[in-house]
Amino acid sequence: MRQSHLFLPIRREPPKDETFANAQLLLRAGFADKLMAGVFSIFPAGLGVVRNIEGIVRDELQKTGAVELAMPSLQQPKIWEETGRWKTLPPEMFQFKDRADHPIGLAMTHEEVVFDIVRRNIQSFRDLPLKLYQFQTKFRDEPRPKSGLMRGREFLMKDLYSFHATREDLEEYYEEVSQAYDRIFKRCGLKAVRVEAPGGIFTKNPSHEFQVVAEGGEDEIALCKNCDFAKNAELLEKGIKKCPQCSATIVRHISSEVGNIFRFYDKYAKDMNGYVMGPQGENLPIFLASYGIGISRLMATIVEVFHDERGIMWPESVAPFLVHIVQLGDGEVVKKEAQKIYAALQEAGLEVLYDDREKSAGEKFMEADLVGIPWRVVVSAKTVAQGKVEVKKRSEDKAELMTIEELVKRLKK
RNA sequence: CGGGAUGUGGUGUAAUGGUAGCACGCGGCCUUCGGGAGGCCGUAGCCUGGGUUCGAAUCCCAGCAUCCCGACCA
Repeated sequence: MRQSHLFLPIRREPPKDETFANAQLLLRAGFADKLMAGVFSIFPAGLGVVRNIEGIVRDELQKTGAVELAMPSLQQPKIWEETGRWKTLPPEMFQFKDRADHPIGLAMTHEEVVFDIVRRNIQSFRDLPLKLYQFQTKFRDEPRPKSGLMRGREFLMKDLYSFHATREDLEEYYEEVSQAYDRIFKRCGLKAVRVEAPGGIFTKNPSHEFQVVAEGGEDEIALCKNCDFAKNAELLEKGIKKCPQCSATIVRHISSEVGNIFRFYDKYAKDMNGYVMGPQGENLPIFLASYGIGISRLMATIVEVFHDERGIMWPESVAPFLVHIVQLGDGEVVKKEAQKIYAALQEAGLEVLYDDREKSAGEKFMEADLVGIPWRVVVSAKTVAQGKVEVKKRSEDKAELMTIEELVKRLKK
């Protein structure tokens, strides 16, 4: 991608209203734009990150046997009334009327819809287990959207729902997804810990959330300095300072909830009359569990964790591009060489952003640091004279001169 | 929903109740070209509506918007 073609509007200064690193940097670097409180556009580079995160999530969920589908955001009260949530969800659920004066709700989650789909489309325990997920925009009329992209009224979410013939099968899959989540967050470069969640309005069964220590987060977790003890600080007994497992010091950290998983067991089967035929011809309740990952919040969390005073430092796994070619000067020789390298890297199957714009060197370097692509390759009169390019990692200070062949080799691994 | 703060060109900011200014950006021309380059010319603004006043960006009221703290939070 030539930078002159990419819509990457970079701002010199952070928007005055944004105080959180994720919002300041994503808006400054041209990854996102705010329309109103808690509602953001994702620009091309940001969408590249989103797609990469989705790719990781998709990959790991497919390994568990889950399949992707797409469900509607517009929903009618009928199914929501079966669980009573049409009345209990507002004001957080957006509800309005269509032109025929029929009430409509904007989906903030999909348990009802997905359960309805499944109960109408399977008849036998042989059709179970079934694992369905989607990536979708969710709508929640939050009392206070805040912290940049961390808590929005409209946001991207991956929601997975699993259906089982038995409680044991559900438990087993619940743990399997939990491990998939561990791998997902790890692949995104994050250290997530699974903790028990404080009770929500949707289930009384213990649910779990995945928390990442990050400055812009809205939660607080207590971590043991020594062992793997981790707990949501809300659930920590007051005044506790020593780890219950090893009596080492407990430290509280601001954290971001990037995922959560819930077991509903047969609640939905009962509420929504969802049964299948069992092996003895009996009626078996369909057991349900659900699993969410806030994709846009995950992106924001990654920025909170991976940035310095100069800008973002994307982990390679989610970076919108792997390499940033920075062409200095617009002399014909340099231009030709930069284009040659651009072509060579693309040929090698690498994601490349080529800064072909006519700007001063200093400005290009500042912007490259802000945008945060993992590898920077400088092409200038100097490098051309030596028959090499200058290669530098965003996360390191030292630069290295190498040939194009060496560069490709380095990036390929 | 309670509390606090703030609304001035595209962005960031100034202006005792008395001519809206600066920087960056953007457009043009020229010189530059390895860490936000320089010169010249140009471009663009007081959140909305009331009120006070000879006169309001400035004071008052209402509304709208954004942010922060809290409450809330699949």
